[in-house]
Amino acid sequence: MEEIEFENRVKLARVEKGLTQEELANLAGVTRQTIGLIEAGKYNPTLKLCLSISQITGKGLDELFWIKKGLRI
Amino acid sequence: MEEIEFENRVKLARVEKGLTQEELANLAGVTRQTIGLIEAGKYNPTLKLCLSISQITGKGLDELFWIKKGLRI
DNA sequence: GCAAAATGTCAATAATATATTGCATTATGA
DNA sequence: TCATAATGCAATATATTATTGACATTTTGC
Repeated sequence: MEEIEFENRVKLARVEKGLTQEELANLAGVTRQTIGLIEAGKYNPTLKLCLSISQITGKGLDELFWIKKGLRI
Repeated sequence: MEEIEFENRVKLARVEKGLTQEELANLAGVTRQTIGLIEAGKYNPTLKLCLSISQITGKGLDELFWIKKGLRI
């Protein structure tokens, strides 16, 4: 029931492949805006899209996306 | 641009934890039907839900979900 | 410094994930 | 076998992802 937040390394993986947001978007079959919003952590993509990004960048899902650990002091 | 299909091992992971669909659903904060449909491969969950299931079952995203390899002969 | 490319962002709309309810079917255990 | 739990499934409603187009801002290379 906990409200989950997550972080991602999509931008790093994309840049390592020498791709622009638009190129990655085209390869993944989505729009540039969708990739931009995911990189900015502003929303919650579908699994299919995550798997596409994983395949294109050559990174595993767990390398790309993870639950944000609550930084309690 | 390729249309991606995927498979999952959610049911196995759930049963290994001794959970019913309803229990997993409650823990993940979704309905029983949503879990049932995911297990049946009938739809495409959001990343947040995948991460919840991953956390609850103690399995990595890559263990739970993968791209269906086209069985070309 | 300038031009072009890349990215951010907004608003409107479309597509689809998820909720809800209710009932049918299939396991499971006494 | 019987009662109950667990799962499947359908219809409809809602929430959120994703699209599209347009324009602003930032980066990058010359």
